[in-house]
Amino acid sequence: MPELPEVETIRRGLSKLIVHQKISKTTILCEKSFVGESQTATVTNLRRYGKALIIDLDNGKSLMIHLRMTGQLIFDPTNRERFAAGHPNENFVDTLPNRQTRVILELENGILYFNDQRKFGFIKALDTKEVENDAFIKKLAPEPWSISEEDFYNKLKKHSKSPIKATILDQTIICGLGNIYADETLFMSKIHPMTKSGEITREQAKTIIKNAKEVMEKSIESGGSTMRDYKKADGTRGNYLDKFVQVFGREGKKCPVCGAEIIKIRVAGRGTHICPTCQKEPK
DNA sequence: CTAGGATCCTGTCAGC
DNA sequence: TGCTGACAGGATCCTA
Repeated sequence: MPELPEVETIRRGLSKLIVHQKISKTTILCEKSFVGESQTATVTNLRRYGKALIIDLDNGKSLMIHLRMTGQLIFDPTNRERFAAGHPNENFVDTLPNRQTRVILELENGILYFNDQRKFGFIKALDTKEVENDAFIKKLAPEPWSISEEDFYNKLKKHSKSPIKATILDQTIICGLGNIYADETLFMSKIHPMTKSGEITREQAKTIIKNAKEVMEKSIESGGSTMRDYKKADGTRGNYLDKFVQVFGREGKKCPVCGAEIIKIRVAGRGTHICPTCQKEPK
């Protein structure tokens, strides 16, 4: 799914479109995709905690949205170009609703579709004052921009037997990274993903934080994964990852740093992309 | 307590 | 063509 940069891209894009707009009707096409009571109220603000998006309403309620692996938010304004972001696939440009549409929110100025192929994502209605007490939100660690090097290093020591990739994917240790940015961060840091977290030095911990910020900032600046990148002007399909990715999904291609062949391995149950020359295997 | 694997679900792709 | 298993930008649950 969308990782932190994609959710931030959605937050920025949707903010311009739906703040001050009233949700007049909610259609739930898949029960498990919507938790709690549907709301009829006006959007006041959009916030983000790691990969979770919060839509605050003027009736004391909020909609918490987690896209997980395949979630997307697609806003079809009346008389304007569509804004689509999240997991990039044909739904961005498809006629909606379609069979992957799970929830439809009708606003004054357009329709917001929540599409989710695998149904792992959800929209959850809760009291605005309870957002920060939500079990998931509450245990999130700080994002790379605010985490302290000391805090991060100590957590690595606590999970010393786990491979570093598994550790940085854990949102209660450092928040925001997913499979793509974890691979990119470790590549930039020249650290093999199988390295035991306990073997990571203070200097390396600092480097990981710095590179996580750098790659995610670059992604946010490039506009994340939206319809604009997905559908090129000539009608062909683009890949927004090309704008900043160095190893993810590039197995068989050359490492941009040393020219060696990038390989794909399996770490912590996830497909993992490395340069075997730049990222030395731990002993 | 941590670590690792299975699990939720739909769809696509490689291999036979 | 049809079948099978592997895998997928996430997080939780279960077991050892």
